[in-house]
Amino acid sequence: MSDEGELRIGEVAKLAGTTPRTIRYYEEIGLLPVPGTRQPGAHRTYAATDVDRLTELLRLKDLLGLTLEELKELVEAEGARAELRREWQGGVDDPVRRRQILEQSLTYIASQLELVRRRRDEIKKLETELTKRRTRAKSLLRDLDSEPASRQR
Amino acid sequence: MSDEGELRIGEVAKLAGTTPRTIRYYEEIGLLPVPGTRQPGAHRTYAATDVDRLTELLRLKDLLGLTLEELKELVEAEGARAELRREWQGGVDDPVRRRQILEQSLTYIASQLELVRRRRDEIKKLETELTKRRTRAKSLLRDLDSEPASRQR
DNA sequence: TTGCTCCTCACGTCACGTGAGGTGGC
DNA sequence: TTGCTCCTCACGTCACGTGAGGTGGC
Repeated sequence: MSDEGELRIGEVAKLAGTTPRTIRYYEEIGLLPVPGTRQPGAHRTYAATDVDRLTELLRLKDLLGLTLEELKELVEAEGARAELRREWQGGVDDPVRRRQILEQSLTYIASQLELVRRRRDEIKKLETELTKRRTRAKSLLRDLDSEPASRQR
Repeated sequence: MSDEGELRIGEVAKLAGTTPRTIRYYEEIGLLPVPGTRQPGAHRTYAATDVDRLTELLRLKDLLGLTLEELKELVEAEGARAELRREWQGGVDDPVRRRQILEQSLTYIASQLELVRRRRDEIKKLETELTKRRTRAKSLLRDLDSEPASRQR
């Protein structure tokens, strides 16, 4: 479903920081759309937007620790959105329709934001704990410096 | 290597938020120590400290997205540290030794902190992008409200 | 024509999940 | 004794990795 077939699978993979095998696998399980119509055995071709999409998917999966099944659900909620965007960019006159599209977007963004913030909080908690441990260790080291021969427990 | 055998594998798993199978697997690949000496076929027994350790491992793996091999490396660097801690709590008189222990700890903590902060930055970047998108969508919605019949592109 | 990347099976691997059949402690 | 959890194989699964053998475009 690429707009223009400019890129090959290896280039897409490199740009998105993954491998051709992963792209084929994602296509196989329906996470990525089948690129255009092609003869069996012929090369897959992609557009720049496909790279963006894949990059985004990998990022969400990696940072949020989602399974491909969860990622698929998230993306299906967005599937509508992607189509709406195209519609949007085609120029939508009806304000009711415009409002629908925007509200869909907001819902999608909100669900992602919730996942991201949950992760952010967990990470921050871990960071805080580590810095505390570091502070403690450093303080003990300073004690050793200032009272080189004494002991305290 | 548990101090006291108070807990069984199922209890440990539940407390750490995982499954017995995972604990056995971690033991199998050498990520967790073999708990005490036991007859083949006998139950594994664990202490409360084992729960803490496992919880910590799962947290690092999950939040940082480490493979078990990477986790093992991180932990081996800490393996020394765990032993040092016991030594420490046993009461170390030699200030040179105390310094060694503390510096080991600091190195270990520093390496973890670096990983955590890298993740934190990626998450924050993602969060920022999402909030920006949300702001844009909200602003477009407001435009629809204030100018219900007009169009701007 | 020579490389290079691509293609499709298909088996391998990592990190477990999930029964199958049996034993052990409140 | 009855449940419950435990045990050890061992095969299944998810998300790819990795050749094996062959075809296609600069």
